[in-house]
Amino acid sequence: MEQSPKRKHSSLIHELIQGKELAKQLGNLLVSSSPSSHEANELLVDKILSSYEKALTMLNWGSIVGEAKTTSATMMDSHCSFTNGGSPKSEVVDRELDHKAVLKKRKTMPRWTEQVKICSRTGLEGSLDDGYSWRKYGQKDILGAKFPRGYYRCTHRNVQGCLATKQVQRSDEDPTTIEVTYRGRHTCTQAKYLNKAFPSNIKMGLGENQFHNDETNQPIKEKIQETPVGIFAFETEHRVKTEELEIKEDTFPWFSFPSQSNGSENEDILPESTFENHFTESFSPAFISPATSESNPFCLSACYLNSTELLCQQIQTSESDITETFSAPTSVTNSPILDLDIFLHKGDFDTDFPFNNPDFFSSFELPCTST
DNA sequence: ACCATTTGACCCAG
DNA sequence: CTGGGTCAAATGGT
Repeated sequence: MEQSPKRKHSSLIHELIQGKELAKQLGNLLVSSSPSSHEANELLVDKILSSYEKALTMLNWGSIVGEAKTTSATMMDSHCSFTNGGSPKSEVVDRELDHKAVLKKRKTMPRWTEQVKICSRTGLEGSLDDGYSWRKYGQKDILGAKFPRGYYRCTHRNVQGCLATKQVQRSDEDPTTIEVTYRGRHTCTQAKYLNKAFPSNIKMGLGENQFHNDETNQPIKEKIQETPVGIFAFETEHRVKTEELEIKEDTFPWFSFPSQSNGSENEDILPESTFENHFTESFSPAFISPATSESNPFCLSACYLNSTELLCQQIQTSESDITETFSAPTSVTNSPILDLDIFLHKGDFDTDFPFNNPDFFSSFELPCTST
């Protein structure tokens, strides 16, 4: 299938870099044409560039996700601990051992945090959906925190031994921001088939007290399983910041989240070999575990789309309108996501990667074009 | 009936 | 001992 992965990778990188350059040019243009909003323009440019930087980074990150093949010792071990058999008598002992092993594994699991901006004005918020099915297993009041912390684990944990978990907590300083801390990567099948499910599960009019329940993705679970194809999800929220917390070197030595301003680092962390090994897996129709990147592919789209969104925001200063546009269930079929889906499944990034095509973004039904 | 969420209890590392 | 994280029975929704 992958006829020339290396070439595709290079091409993709080329496109990303080109897009980045275009963003720079756009920035220059905006600055020169509207001096009155100089700062705003600069901010816009910064955001766009940041998104591109992230996209590049995520691609690299996601490139490792072909975990089923490459195996992360940590995750595989933990997975096996769930599936191995044993005599009835030793079962209890095994379970205890497994339990301890799991706890130990969890401590060494990669952990990272995403700060997600939600839309508060309209009561809409991003689904915070990262494309996975999560099941809430606990909630705790955290000392010194205004809001409780929600604990979620992968829905398929019992069946497939997927140990991925996440914690969701609303920010004290900015209630419109929540911090999602992921732990471990998905080893379940959804990690292979799912990219980022479309926010069909976006909740409407969520109340404060419901807040911590919003992260469950149950509504999309069936869709994910029914459609083992890449459907890029669109993030209605802004993942304004991604922060690596504890990445064990022995687990993900290459795993890195450069700061948004340090673009130079990206080139260094985009080893061709990494793409060679994993990139095509991530973008093949057999799609992938966004797990770690928990989102590589999806993050790519999110970054690009967010760039567009940011642009529109800058123009319209209306974040909520955009959110509505992309979160309305009825708009799903007309959403850009499908476009992404289509191009993704063409399978040839050399020719179909559309981000350098001006029509690509203009084809989106962004509110900035309809107002 | 099944499944997800809630919530108090429990475990354990610091 | 304390607080974060997890478990599991109870509860609720479909």
